[in-house]
Amino acid sequence: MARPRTRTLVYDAVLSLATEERLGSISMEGVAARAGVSKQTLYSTWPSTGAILFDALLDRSSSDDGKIVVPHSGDLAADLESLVAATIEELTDPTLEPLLRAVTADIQIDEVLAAQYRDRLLTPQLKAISDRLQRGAIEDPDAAAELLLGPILHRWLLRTRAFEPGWASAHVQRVLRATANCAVQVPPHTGNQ
Amino acid sequence: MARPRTRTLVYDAVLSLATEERLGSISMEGVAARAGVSKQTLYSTWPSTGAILFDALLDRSSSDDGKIVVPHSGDLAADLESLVAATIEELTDPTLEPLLRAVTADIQIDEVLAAQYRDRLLTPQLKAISDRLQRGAIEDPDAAAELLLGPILHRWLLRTRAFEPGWASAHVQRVLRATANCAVQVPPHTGNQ
Amino acid sequence: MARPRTRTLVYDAVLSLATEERLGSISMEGVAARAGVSKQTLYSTWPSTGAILFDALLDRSSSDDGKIVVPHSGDLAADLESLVAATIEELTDPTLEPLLRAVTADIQIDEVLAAQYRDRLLTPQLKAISDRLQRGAIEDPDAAAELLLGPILHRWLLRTRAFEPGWASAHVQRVLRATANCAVQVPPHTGNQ
Amino acid sequence: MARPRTRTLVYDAVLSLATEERLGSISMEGVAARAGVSKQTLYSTWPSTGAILFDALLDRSSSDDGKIVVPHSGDLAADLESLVAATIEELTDPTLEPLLRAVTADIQIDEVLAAQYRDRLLTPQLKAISDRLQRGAIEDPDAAAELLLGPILHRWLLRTRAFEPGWASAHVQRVLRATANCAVQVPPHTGNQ
DNA sequence: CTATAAGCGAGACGGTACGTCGAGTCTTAAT
DNA sequence: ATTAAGACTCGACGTACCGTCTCGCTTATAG
Repeated sequence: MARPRTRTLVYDAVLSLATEERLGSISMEGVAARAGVSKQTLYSTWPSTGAILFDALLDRSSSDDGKIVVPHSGDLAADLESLVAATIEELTDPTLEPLLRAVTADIQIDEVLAAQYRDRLLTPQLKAISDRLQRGAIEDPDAAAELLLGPILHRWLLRTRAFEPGWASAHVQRVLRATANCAVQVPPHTGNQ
Repeated sequence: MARPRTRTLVYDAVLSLATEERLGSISMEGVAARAGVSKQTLYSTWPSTGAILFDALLDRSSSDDGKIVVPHSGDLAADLESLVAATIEELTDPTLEPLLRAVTADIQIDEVLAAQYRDRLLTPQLKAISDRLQRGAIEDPDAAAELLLGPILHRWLLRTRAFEPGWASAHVQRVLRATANCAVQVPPHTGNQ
Repeated sequence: MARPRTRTLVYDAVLSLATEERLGSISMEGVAARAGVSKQTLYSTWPSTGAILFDALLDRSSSDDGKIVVPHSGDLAADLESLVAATIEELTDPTLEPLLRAVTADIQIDEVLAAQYRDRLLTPQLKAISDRLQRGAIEDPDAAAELLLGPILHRWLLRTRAFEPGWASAHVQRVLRATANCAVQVPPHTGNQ
Repeated sequence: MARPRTRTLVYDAVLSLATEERLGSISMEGVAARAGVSKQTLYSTWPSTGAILFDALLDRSSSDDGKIVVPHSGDLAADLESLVAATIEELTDPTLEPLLRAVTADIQIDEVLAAQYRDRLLTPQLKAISDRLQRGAIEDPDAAAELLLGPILHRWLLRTRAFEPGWASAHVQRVLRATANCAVQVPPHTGNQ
């Protein structure tokens, strides 16, 4: 509904606020003030701050630079490793982390937002990874994709542990071993190097 | 600080509200009213609704019935399967789910709460699983514990997919294959049935 | 800032409360509730109950009926007597007395309010009396005005004594004798009849 | 009820608070804290801060130094002038003024306190002045006493004007002229010098 | 050109909740 | 037996946002 010019102002406002402010404190009023836009204008397009954050995130990820693409060289393990690294990078990027956390918090509370988030960001992302795995002759690519992302998000969302250097590589090995034909694709497990 | 009698009233209040109300709408004022306790009493013990929820959760999980124990029969795979089943049960229990989601949302925003949650609930839980795995001759039990829980929470937190029947069993197989000595412990993977 | 409609609601509310309630118990919250107006609306226009009371008083006194005018017939003594009577009437009017006392109490505490009260109500009142006295050939009209009002407010504010019938007349005589050219204007004092 | 030791602590506390703090902010809690006494101890002796202030004032004025005595040399005008000067001194004493204002504010609201204040402080004071006047052959000494004090308190309570130097003397002249046998006691008024 | 309408800023408004302060009561423990 | 210490309920404080609303000011298309 809002004009492109207005949308840009709002996205910029909400992104800067998400970075500066304490995390729970993003408010419609604050966004309106920062964007130099009236509250009514906000409400005529978005029902909540969560919705604005989400749209801002979508806008960012549909622009060229904000995209995580699944690499496709010949080497499956190397591709997955670089994907994991890029994901971790994004999750811990000081600009993005607050945004992603805010949206994740909203998802717990707002089912509509959760559905949009799932359909427009998460499912495509899982699909892309799954496709890459299938082309790598992994037999159950969907499960493998979940095995790959699950532990990463477990650490990040529940804040149980930071990502140690070297972990990504070991993690990819484990995932491949879990779902590949054991004897052929990966050498038997000989301990955590 | 608060007297035991007061704590009980508050825990009951917050638990009942978490079940009845819309998720984001738990407020200090509401809890005080429901508990028949003054706001001042609440604030003198807890800084936020998140903290109350967390304590209520702890209180519940330290009572006999609320505990998830890692089973320890001889059969590792069976034990893990029943653990996974119990975890899923808990996460989707209509009484508990709103509570857990509310706390998870707060964790994204409140780092202090996140640290408490990690130290008093999550780390012990991971440790218990890890111990069971170690006794089952798994070589990297910590990583295996994460592989086990990660995908479960990925589905639950990001609401990507419901838990299909049969999934638990297949998931445990994959985790074991990922970290066990492949040839000996588990038969080679033969496809996603 | 507030719209005229809102102001009216607030003035009515505060006036009715001042009459009904115990005197110290007028609160912003109570006024808001009685006026059917939100607290924020009150605070956006008035900083305290004292300020509301004061504005309500001003509003009342600028309307036609609430005005004390200094009479100006030829007879100075008679004019002053009727002025004194009107003043006493006002101070002991069951509707006005609580209001005036509340404002006077606030004046002791709030210097800003005191300045407004002085400039917008008291000084004009003294000036009006002083003007009447000057036209009556009193040589020090300002001092005479103070001599006239001082004892009235001394009795009322410090609650030392009620106003006996007949006192007004004797009081006016004394004031005139104090400041008039003694021999000509007033007969020598011959005791308190 | 309270022990003398406690009373002293409380009086000191309330006097120091009345001087330091903003005027309306004296609270039972604050006094208790400052006096190092529990709230219960306060409540068992005084019903309000006003009552404490009042008792503290009484205590002070019954000690030797805090007393205003009406002087009694042969010269009535001189005696009254020095009395007026002493009164003004007291009312504007930076230590006393806040106390007196606080009590005066309370009097507007609390009738019980008003009665005590009247009977134990104001009436005796008026009586003492009236006595002095009577001995000076003033025919209506009560009225004269009110004429004397009224304008002083009018200025002070309503904050209409500061006390100019020279005013006390002129004021006393006017009061004497108002109530004395004009021809004998005072020269005719010849203008406001 | 104008008028008619839509988008918009500004901000008043009735609300709910915030987090804090103080009142006044009551219970517990120590002196 | 008096006191301190302080937990407790209650009510008000003053603030922040909520979501709705009305008011004018642009601006851009339709008469």
